[in-house]
Amino acid sequence: MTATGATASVGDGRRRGKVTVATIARLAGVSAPTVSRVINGQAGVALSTRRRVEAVLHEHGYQRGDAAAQAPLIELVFHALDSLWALEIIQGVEEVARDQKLGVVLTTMQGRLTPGAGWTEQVLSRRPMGVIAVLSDLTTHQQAQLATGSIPLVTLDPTGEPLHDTPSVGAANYSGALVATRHLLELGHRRIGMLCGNLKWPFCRARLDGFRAAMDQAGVPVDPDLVRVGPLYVEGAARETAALLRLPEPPTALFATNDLQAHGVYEAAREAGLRIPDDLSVVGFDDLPFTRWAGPPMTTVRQPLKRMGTTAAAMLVAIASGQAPRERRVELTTDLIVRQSTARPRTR
Amino acid sequence: MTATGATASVGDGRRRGKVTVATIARLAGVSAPTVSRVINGQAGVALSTRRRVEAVLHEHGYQRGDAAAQAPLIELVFHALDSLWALEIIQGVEEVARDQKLGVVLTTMQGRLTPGAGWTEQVLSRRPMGVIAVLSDLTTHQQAQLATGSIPLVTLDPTGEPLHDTPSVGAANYSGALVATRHLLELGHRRIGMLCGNLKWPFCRARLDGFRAAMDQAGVPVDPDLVRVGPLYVEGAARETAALLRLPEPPTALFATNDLQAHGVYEAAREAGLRIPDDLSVVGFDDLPFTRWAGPPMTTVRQPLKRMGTTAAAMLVAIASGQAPRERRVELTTDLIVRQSTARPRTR
DNA sequence: CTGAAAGCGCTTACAG
DNA sequence: CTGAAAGCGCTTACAG
Repeated sequence: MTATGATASVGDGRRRGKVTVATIARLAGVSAPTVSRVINGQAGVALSTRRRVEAVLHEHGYQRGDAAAQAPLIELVFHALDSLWALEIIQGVEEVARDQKLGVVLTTMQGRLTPGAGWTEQVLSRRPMGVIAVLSDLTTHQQAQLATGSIPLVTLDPTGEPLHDTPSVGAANYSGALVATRHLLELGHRRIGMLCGNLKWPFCRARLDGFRAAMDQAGVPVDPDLVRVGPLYVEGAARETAALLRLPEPPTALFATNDLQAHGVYEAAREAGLRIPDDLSVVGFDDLPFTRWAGPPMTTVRQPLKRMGTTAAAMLVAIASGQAPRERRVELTTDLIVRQSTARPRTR
Repeated sequence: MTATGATASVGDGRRRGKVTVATIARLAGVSAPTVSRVINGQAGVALSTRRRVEAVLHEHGYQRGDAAAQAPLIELVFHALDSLWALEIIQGVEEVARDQKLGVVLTTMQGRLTPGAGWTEQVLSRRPMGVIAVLSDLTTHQQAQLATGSIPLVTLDPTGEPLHDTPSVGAANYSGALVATRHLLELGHRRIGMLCGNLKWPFCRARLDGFRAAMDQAGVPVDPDLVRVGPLYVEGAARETAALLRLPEPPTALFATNDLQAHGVYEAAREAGLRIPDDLSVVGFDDLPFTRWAGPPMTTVRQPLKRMGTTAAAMLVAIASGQAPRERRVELTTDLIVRQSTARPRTR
């Protein structure tokens, strides 16, 4: 093995030393059909065999010797497709895809954080130019499978632990939250609550931290009772808000982790007979289109969602064409959009 | 040649063309190596031979056959990706695709009604199982190209003239509009206006016709001044509504062709200092999620958008697997959802 | 789960 | 300039 390994690696400075399925098979001590099955993600290969073959494939930088090695496709994977949020990101990716004459294959994971079992196999058999995972992560094994297929990965608002080597795109969540909270403080609010999302998600964590930083800097203590964690949807946020409003000393302002939650605040306020912004100020996050038409129009932090999509797609195209990504992590700026859901607190 | 030609076409009930170098060679009366040389632009082919081979290649849309004959893909083409409307349809298509282990390739046309020049070529080279066109149409030539590639087409809310043979899916637009208008009539409204979309689109036309039918049946004349045609977005509808409200005898109720327009009505009412439903009743169409959280929650006609997506995808799968579609046109039912944007007209 | 054998589509090397 | 034959790399169908 040392001898053949040496021979193979000597030649591969530039010329992709014609590593064929047969070569890999020989080196891994299996037959060509087995290697073929591993490459195409077909079932029916023992896990240990698959691992061994993958290792050899990866080590020798196997490239399909056929033509048609790569399909002009971008894989776009979404945690869920449940808000305009997703639509704007898709538009961004579509824009780059159109320019580059690439097709976009869209997959939703129905709220799961990791693609299902069959997904990687499908992707490998499609041989796309690359994968963009939005608000979702791949398992280590799935990442390894993509790597063996030489399929690059870019994440957008990754969920779990930041992946060591995976380039990612996001927005300036921390500073957006900071500016939003300062806005409420400047209006004179002191009892400010926050509706958080799941804190294992870095973007949720960053928004909470930005909120806390602004409060600390202003010397206003954060009342732990006013910080609630819940799902990023309208209904749950409405329930949390209702609970907050029943407190002996309810908040005069709330900062929500996204616009959907902020809508839940609207709903709870309406049901409690409170008026926004007179009785309660609210700031959202995202600036989805309908925030402009809410009653009253919502003050929110704008995230350049479409541009996040184009950025991720452009990074992917660059990586796929052999360029090293300029940065591992790109954060696009956020802006506070002041509309009519925030005002000075009612003087008591 | 007649004999071989017949043999080829007889067998292809299920298996599609699979035009290989060998096929082209046979049809052009040359050998496979010669075709190979033409394809790869190699020298050493007589000009006349080259021309002949090129003609056959082009005529049969030759694609490199190394890859599989048909890719497990559904092409989903959208007129535009600008509303939750699109997202729900995508979810439906995704659901069927997931079950069938198909990928979904999403294309947007940026508001154009017909895919651009390069689109058909890309689709042909992807060899998908079929195409779903939403709120958009293909040119006759594009349809012919798909037909040559044996790629079936299903339309969802088709735009131009209903295509002779193209199966399509839609909602019960006429009866939905009828029921919505009756609801307003039953509340006591007589000066009812309607915001229309472009009437060359069958679904817009059907909603206007349903409105008229309900008015006629109730013996209430339609005032032509109260029927406005405009884009299906918030802003335009707000302008139209503002104009209607400035009329000497303004409407007491409006029926909008979609929820986005109805939101425009909300906006115009707010700016005119009118309250919904006290001063003006509004009914939308679609029942997008945010209508529930509007201020006040919107009365609207529910379209089963997700189910429209699954229905279109299921039709496509059936057709692709060789079944004749049970019906050419499927219309799913619509339901009036009464919330709080409609009330009796103010007595004067 | 695995491989020997057959097969596929394309290309190359050679003979005429 | 052209084709029969051999070859290449990968995949499929089958047997164990």
